[in-house]
Amino acid sequence: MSITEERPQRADARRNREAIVSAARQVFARHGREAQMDDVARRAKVGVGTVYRHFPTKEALLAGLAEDRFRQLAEHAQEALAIEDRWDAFETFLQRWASLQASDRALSQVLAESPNLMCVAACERDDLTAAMRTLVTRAQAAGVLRADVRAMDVPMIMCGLAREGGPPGASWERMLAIVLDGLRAAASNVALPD
Amino acid sequence: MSITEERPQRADARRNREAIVSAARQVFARHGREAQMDDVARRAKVGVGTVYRHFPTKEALLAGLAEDRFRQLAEHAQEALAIEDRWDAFETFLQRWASLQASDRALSQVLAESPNLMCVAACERDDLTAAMRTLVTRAQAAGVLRADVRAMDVPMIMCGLAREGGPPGASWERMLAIVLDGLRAAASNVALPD
DNA sequence: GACCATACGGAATTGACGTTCCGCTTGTCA
DNA sequence: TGACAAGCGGAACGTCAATTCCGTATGGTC
Repeated sequence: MSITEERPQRADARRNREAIVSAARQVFARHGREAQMDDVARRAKVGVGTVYRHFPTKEALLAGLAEDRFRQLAEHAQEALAIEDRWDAFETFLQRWASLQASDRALSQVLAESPNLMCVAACERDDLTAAMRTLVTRAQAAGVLRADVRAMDVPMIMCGLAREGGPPGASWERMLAIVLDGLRAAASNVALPD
Repeated sequence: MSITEERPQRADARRNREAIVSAARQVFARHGREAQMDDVARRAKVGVGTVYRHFPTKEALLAGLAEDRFRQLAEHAQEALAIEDRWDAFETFLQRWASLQASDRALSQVLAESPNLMCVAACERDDLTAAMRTLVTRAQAAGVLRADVRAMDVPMIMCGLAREGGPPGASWERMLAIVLDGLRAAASNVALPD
């Protein structure tokens, strides 16, 4: 398995790869997965061939970026875990997640189009899953989060947020605030189906 | 402007048009906007050319179907207006809307990808807009709906629902239940931003 | 039943993109 | 500084799906 020897790359190659990743981040964040490989290449000031030398397919490039995002998510979850107040911890995590999505159209699209990709990703990053689970159960134990939400409801909820280009005045902040109120433990809560 | 004289169509043309619309409904509902014109033609037992005789572009065909859906939405809103209990009226409308979306992948996609198309559509159907507004203000007057939601939050909310192919056990019903609890007037509500 | 405008079918065209290929360039190392 | 592998650019290619075109078929009308 350790046959994947890291042969030293040429300096320009390393530089280009970085430029490509950075360009891809921008382009896909702005235009979503519709963005074209040529756009990425142009922004990176590189030929398309070079992009393909570093990432065998568009899918691979997107996957690389997605992986980054999930890593970030996992970090945010970790940080939230350190927050004393349990509701606050939970809320902060959702807030960060939402704002991450709001800033990256490709991410929202991926999540919106196939939320179960989220599941796959989550499985591969069990640090993320574990952290979410802890955030949820802790908040529930403290009686601040309704008892009938499940950790895996969280990704589902987030999929529905941060839709780009909504009607004027429609912001994910409002939507999130509503959802958070729905998640808070309250006497008026109606039991969730299923 | 009344130059749009309705010349009587040939019988087979009328029959075909109907077949095309019906086929399109099925195909787009199942496969979303990715579905191909050839699929529509095949299911309608008609050549592609015929599809294009009736609808100049794929976009036009989709728009026709969307219009239908919005008409249905408006009807549902009308019916909800007749419900005595004001919370019930509001909830019923959202429920129907969500289930409509759940049954039509193309509809969800359209709403998810460009919620502001929703706005345009809503403007053209001011019966829908008006009904939504009434449902909201009535429920607020009765003190059962939080006072800081706006009528136009409703479409935004619905855009986030009915995502197809979610993680196992993730249903729009759960999501809707959470949102509804968040919309209910309650002492624990945190004021919405904006 | 003959005529012809209307309508049809589906092969061909077009355009958009992802991906490949190959001759040229440039780091790296002796 | 010269050799050469690693890396590059971007034109060319292949595919896939929307759209067009045109020869043929058919409903309506006399």
